[in-house]
Amino acid sequence: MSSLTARQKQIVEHLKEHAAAGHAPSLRQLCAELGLRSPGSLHKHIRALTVAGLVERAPGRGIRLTAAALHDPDTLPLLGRIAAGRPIEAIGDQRRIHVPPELRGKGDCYVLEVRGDSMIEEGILDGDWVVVEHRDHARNGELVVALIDDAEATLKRIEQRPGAVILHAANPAYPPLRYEPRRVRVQGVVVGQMRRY
Amino acid sequence: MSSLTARQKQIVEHLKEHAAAGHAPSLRQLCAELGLRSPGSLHKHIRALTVAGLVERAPGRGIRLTAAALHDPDTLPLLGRIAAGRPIEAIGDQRRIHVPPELRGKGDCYVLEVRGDSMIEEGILDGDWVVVEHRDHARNGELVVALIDDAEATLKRIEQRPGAVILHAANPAYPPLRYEPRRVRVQGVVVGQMRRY
DNA sequence: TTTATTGTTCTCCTTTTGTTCTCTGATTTA
DNA sequence: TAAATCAGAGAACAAAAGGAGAACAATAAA
Repeated sequence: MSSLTARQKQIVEHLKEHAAAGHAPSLRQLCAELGLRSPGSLHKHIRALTVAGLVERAPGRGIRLTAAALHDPDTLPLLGRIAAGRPIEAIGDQRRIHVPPELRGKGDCYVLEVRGDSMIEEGILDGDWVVVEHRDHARNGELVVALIDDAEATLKRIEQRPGAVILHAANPAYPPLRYEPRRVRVQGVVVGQMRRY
Repeated sequence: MSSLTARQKQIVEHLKEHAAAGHAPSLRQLCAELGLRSPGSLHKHIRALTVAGLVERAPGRGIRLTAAALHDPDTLPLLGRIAAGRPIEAIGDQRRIHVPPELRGKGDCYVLEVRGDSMIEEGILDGDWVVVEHRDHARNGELVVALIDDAEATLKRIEQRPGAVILHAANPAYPPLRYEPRRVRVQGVVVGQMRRY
């Protein structure tokens, strides 16, 4: 999106209005609305936007933006990958994932991809997506994305006591981990989870 | 629904009004209402909508939309609850659940709510939703909804051999269950899973 | 039976749409 | 200054969509 020309950005913005109304204009219709006189000129821009993944085409079906370009309100950004004991690994291309409203929290949410089997006791497997509500504090018993010593990320149930934060694994066979409160920073609370087979 | 012509969308919208009133208009009646003069022209559109699965025809019974066309295409029906060792319990009111396209199969899909902790080894917990693609056969290794002796439902990985069907639990500590093929009926294949916290 | 209605198929036509091409000018970059 | 990039005009063409009208078989109604 950042490496678009001014004209291309303008076209994307204009197409958003059409998308909001549920329309998919034709080349010549767009030409008229943008003040162009040649469909050939516009076609070059549309082709550029298509290879950039912002526009979807189907022959005879007009021009429509992809979910990625729309910032489709049904989607959330896939921010990165989380593996226990490591920092959250950011993802470059910023894919967006469809998340049903049933799995969304009230506030600002994003999606993390889980790496490794360390959360298996929580029923969260390698490759799963977790939907995280961005928060800096949690209620006891919630499943949180926690950052320990600003270095290790983990997905655990939290118990906050005066003078200590305890992170529980789901499996009672594993002992809970006890930290000083200032070492643990809550990044968000897991409000949903999805898996593809 | 997204790759329809403008005309086709208009026709679907118009048919929704008829559906609400319980009518199923004939071709010529629709022609008049849409301002067309030839039933042949309209027939082309209706045929396109039929192959798209939005329109049902029965000879002499007029034109009516399918259930798929009347529902929100982003949702799937919540058919019932599944608990290991019991028949699938149907749900009366037929709620529909938003299911992201990433979690959907190609064919006909529905959602089941999982009851109990019997699938916990698969990372499927009590209360989870599984997205199931309706199929009557599966490939080895797939996670299937299987009906045993037409009575017990279960969610297991399937292995089909000549003369035997083996259902594996994820936990190797539990022995796989071996059945005669005719006792096991595949109802569908799990293609996705969702959880709310 | 006759009559009307309905669904279907066919050919012909017009309009719309997407695409490619060349040419021109402006702006930026090396 | 020369080259590259962006933007646009205009012409031309192929494909697709949309529609008209005629014709015909099957069915339902009179």
